[in-house]
Amino acid sequence: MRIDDIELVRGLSLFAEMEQQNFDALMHAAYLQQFPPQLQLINEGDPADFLHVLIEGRVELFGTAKGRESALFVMHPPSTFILAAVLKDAVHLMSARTLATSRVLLIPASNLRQAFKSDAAFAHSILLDLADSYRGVVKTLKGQKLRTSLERLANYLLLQNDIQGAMGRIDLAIDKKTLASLLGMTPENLSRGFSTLSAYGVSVDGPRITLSKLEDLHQLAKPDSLIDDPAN
Amino acid sequence: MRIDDIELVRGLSLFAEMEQQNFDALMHAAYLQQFPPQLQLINEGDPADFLHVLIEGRVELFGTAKGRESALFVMHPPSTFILAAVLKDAVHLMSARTLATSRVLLIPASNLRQAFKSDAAFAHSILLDLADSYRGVVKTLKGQKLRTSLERLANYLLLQNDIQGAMGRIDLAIDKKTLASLLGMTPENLSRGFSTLSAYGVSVDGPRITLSKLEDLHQLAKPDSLIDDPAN
DNA sequence: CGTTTGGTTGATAGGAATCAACTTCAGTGG
DNA sequence: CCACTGAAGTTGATTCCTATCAACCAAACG
Repeated sequence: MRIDDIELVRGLSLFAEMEQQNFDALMHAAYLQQFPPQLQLINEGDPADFLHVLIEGRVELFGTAKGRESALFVMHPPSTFILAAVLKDAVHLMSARTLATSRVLLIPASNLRQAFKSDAAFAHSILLDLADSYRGVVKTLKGQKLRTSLERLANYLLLQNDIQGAMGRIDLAIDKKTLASLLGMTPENLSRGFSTLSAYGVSVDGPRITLSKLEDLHQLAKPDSLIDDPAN
Repeated sequence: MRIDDIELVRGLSLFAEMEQQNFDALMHAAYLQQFPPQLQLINEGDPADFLHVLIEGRVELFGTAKGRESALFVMHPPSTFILAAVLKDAVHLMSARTLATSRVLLIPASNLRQAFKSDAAFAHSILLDLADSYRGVVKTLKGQKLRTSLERLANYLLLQNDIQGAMGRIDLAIDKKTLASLLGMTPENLSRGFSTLSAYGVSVDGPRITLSKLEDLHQLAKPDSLIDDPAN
């Protein structure tokens, strides 16, 4: 494992407060692996053996049932995922696949649980991380139950705009099929959503999107800080 | 606070492992209050000042946006809610109201955070409780994105049947309007859902429901342990 | 009683999925 | 170099699911 990767991990809020010796032990037990795109890392229903830390790339968490599939979250580095399953020593509720070439740090569940027991600061960080995750799902659920798909799309664009520097220009980090699934719609519907939004200054050129009437788009989307604000 | 209430709280997995002295301190700082039905306990956006422990009654957690409202969870005693917001010292993402006369134990957030810092076993319990909550939301989200409303209804009935003794007879603990909202549908649609399910042996008499063709209902619902099984 | 509240039923409209065809474009291989 | 191929995305037509609007019913309650 490279020095700067270790520093990256160390910089994650989850690990930042940990005692050095515990951190070292954890890193010693961990594996850093690189995966090609579209590789399934996790199959829902399988036991959670490793905490995953996404160092580089992009990972989709998705759920399946009755032959259907839906994207639930898209993880961007650096971040951890499937923390809850590992802590509970339970099976995965979500599957995961890479969307791009990705480097993932795999920390054995037993080591994680041990570190968590012996390091109060680490336990505290885990708790905050999990609380953030929890609130993230709640926000997603609210968006899903309280908004139409067009509103979800509009809010997604506005949020991306903020994240990407509020220049009125954004690049979709994920392909449209995945975006559609993430927003709870079909690819066809997403496409129609974009054309509906052209009246609100949204123009699409492949993965490049420009927002020329932010006021109008705001008006339509009516962003809600309790759904869209990542700081909450 | 009555002795048996204290014992009830002590019996919650969240508090069971706590050191006695810390538990006593926490209980000493807490308030037990009784609320009438339909009283709003929490307004989303407000700061989370108290951890709520539902001792008796029924509480609905719901979200609002753009004038719409949707039930997200219905809490049954004994259970805690809004743990994440309290831990993070953040604002509430969900509102809460009583559905019935309810007794709720209110534990000041600062005391909770302090107890959590000084009691490792308690921290561990909190973590597991939060992990459970997290997985609960994920399951709800999966149900919402992967199922039709009729499937959600069918699975809800099957789950209630299991919980209530698998006698093929269940009592709705919440009124149909709230149930509709919880399942992500309108009251009208819920009513139609029930009549559609009559072909699957579901008959409704007010809050009393009988399931006479469990096989058929199963066939339709196709329960998924990664969505419906509370043990996961 | 009349009135309210919760629930049902019917008619209609709207949102979203599905099915199908077509375009574009990148990658492949002759 | 250029025809193939396949993936991604778009567009159109249609169906299906769900919400909305409206009327109605019945039990509950003052």
